[in-house]
Amino acid sequence: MPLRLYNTMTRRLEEFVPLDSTRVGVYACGPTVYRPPHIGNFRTFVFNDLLHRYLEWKGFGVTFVMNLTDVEDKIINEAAGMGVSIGEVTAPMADAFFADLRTLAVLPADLYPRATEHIDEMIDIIERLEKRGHAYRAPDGSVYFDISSFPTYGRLARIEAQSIRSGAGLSTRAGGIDADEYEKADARDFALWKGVKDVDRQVGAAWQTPWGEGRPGWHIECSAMSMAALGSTFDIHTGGEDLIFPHHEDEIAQSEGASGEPFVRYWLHVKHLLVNGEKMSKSKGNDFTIDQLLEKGYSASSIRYLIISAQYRKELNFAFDGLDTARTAIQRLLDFERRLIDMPTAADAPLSRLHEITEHALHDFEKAMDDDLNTPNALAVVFNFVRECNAELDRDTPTARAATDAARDALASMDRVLGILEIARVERADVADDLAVWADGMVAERQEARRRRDYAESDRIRDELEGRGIVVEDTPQGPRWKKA
RNA sequence: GGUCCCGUAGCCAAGUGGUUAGGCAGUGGCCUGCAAAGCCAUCAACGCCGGUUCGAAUCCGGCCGGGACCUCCA
Repeated sequence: MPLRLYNTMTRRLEEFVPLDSTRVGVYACGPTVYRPPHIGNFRTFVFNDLLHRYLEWKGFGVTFVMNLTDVEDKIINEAAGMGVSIGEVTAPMADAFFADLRTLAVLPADLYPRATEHIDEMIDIIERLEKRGHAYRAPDGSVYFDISSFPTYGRLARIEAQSIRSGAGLSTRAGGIDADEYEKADARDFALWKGVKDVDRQVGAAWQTPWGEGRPGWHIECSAMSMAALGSTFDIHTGGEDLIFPHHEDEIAQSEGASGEPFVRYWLHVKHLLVNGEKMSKSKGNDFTIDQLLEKGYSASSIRYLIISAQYRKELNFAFDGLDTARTAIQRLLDFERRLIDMPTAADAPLSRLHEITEHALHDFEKAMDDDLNTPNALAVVFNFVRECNAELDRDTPTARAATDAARDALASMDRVLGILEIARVERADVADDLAVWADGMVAERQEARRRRDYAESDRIRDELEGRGIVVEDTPQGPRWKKA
């Protein structure tokens, strides 16, 4: 079955046909490492991960690249304010970013290029742009891209170059280092390179170039790093919806202007999330970090579940009660998985309908994901699968081991894309040794009480266990306990 | 002003021309010593007004409401 993706360039669902199926190139716009990433960022990064995982699940070889922006206005401001170099600002933020990725079970990218490590490639692109008549130098040492030299400018964002509001926001900002307070021939042109200012030197954000000292424009880094890693034409480029314009529009102009070849084949953009029904913003204080959510007692699996519970191009309201319901839903999956493991089986039992149910589930799952990564539908497939299997297991005991194994494999296979259970399993197993030993003992005591038909005592023990977050379940295979 | 998206049951969220989406919550039942887990049943829906159609949540028009982007926020 073909994978279909919504391409921002054409505003249509398109069948994904890579240049080379053994090496699908994906470039994801990563974080600007100047403050801890928030939950909004992670909608985008989890989406990237879903794409990464699903491409591999489909059997493609994938080269996944995500950049780190480590030189940029806000970073320079921050460093200047603290009296340190930009590296001292970005290093801890990059560490925090990677830690959060691990928490959310985001697969590592193959490459995490950083802007400051690709200055040479940027210089090369700018020189080529100059040679090809797309760039010009300003008296202050800046280099600008000449939009009038690139007729298709505006194609991605669907804007006429002429209609871009000239001078919007220019020269009106307070503060001395705003990037666009430079001399351009046309207000709509954008900076490829910015002539050096004192503050740049102070924080170590100045590099020598053939046209003088300075620092990169915002967009050039992604052109340089993506083409360096994936070639001048590659398959997929992703980012948050805010990046469509100007960032990605400018990337196209720079990259194609320099290479003379088509840049990206499929542009994928993630819609911004809402937090508790409101636009996320620093001023509202709802730009939660992963750590803040964990401190509030929410689990990483719940966070990831909530993020994938809406399709990536649709509005997603990241609300706390959504995290609570996510937790309950995940418990259901974990309980099901455990049931499959504990289920008594017999080698000579007849093959039940489990096989059929399992095959259908995998087929439907792929169909859902093929439809532009429709994760809500994919989750519906998983839950239907769980219900149908449970119903089958309720009436069919024992079951053939091959059938329960196949069901387990299918669940694991779907989770190789969704990445929920792999986190949740660890969370549930995270019980202190002494608590586990105590729980085992109490459960045994309770069994003894039940044997004596001393139900007052057995119920008392169950309450005591619950008081410490342990839930007891009496199954046909005996009592079991789990972390609530 | 320009570009675009969305309004689905108590909440979240798929569907996008005709057949139960799914999760969470609720109700009744089975199971259980009682529970839990599970299963079965059940409740409840397509913002409003028109139009197209044999048939519309799904297409078209209008209205109301919400939201995004338009020079550095994923």
